[in-house]
Amino acid sequence: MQIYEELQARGLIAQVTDESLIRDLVNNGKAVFYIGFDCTADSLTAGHFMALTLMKRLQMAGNKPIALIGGGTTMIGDPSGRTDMRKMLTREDIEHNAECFKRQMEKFIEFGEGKAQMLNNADWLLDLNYVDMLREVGACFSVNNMLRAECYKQRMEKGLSFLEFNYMIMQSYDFYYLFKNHGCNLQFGGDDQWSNMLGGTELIRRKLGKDANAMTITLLTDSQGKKMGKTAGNAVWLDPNKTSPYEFYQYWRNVGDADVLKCIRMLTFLPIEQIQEMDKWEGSQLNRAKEILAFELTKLVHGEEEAAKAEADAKALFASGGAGDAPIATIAEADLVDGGMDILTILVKAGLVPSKSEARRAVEQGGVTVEGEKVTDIKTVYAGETLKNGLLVKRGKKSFKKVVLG
RNA sequence: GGGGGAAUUCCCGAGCGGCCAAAGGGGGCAGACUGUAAAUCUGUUGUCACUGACUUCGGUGGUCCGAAUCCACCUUCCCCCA
Repeated sequence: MQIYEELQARGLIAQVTDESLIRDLVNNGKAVFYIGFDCTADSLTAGHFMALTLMKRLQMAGNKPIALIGGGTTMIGDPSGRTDMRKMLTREDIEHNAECFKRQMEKFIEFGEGKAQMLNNADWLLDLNYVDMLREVGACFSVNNMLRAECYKQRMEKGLSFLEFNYMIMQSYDFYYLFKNHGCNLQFGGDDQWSNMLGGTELIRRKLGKDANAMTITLLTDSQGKKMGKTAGNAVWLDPNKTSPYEFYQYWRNVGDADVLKCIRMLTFLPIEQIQEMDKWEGSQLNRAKEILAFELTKLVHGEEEAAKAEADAKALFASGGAGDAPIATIAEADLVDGGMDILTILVKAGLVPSKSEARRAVEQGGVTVEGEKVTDIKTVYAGETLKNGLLVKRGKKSFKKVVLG
């Protein structure tokens, strides 16, 4: 099976400009393709991860990837798929984020001579002259068409600033620039980028009279159509300091039955044949599939060692009720009152709850366990002596910490 | 430039002088049931010294015994006309 067919089999391909042409380019290692990453935060997310795996898959098939960091486009902010305007970031923030992105990507994709390239569109976008730009590029765009573009539709009701309206032009210019200067003939991106990407192929056609192509990746959504890679509105980060390997593992360990196989297919590098075999699993057997998914992804992002650790911890906690290497929370001796500490304070200090009010509720609702014993009284106090040896504090089924005096 | 409307707690959205920490829904959290799933049911969802106190309803000032609610100015957004 060749790469294009594999991508299809994995359900990764959403839309393409010219199927047979792209198939030919990609299968024969002739594609020089780019994927853009706007640096809106200081870490990549699970959402970006799929784009990175795609890059890797294509690279393994002999194609040349260009990872484009959006130091310039982030100054504008992509309105696609958003109902409100993004927070404007300062130039310093963007540069910092770009630096973080760069470091994370390097762990995952090989850059260098003859390998993948990393570019930053700040290098050509930030110095553009407004009037020149309008004459050279602006003339090629029809406002009528732009307004019809899917990416602006939602915003036509809620309001779209002129700043954001220009995003499509910036992204199109990127493609044009890369086509001209780096021989980039293909652009990949999330399906929500489709209209922005078409803007680029159109600009290249108008300016250079040549054809460039675009292909979008299916967005990873759950069975209810919601974007995956988020918990309670927060992204699942690739940076271990923002989302610990354990939490990362747990996120995938907890996906719904209906979504496991889809995730395995789209995100892991397991052979298709093996995945097809797993496709027959049902019921509680899917739990095994979830373990595989969680392990594979944690391994890809954080390394085999961390993945094994996250798995062992999870097994220890859920299977036997004890905890292997529970994350440790240290409590300062100085915070003790009369040589002890009450359960509410412990919960807050351990970071298991954000406030004492929530700690109180958690205990009152029977959601707090210390060393396997349910805590029923919010006034329960633990002596400094007991804390010295460490106490396993659980809040709900899934969050727990080893609290140690130190 | 002219006219009209809007800003409420994580989100949507009620409230239009005291009975408002603010209805309802979504989401979150916890409990039951399970397979660390889904569905369902229950509780909970500003903070703290928790049967009480304190801080919240775009911002700043004001009226009033008392303001999310009234007034003035400011900010942002939407709609209509140009």
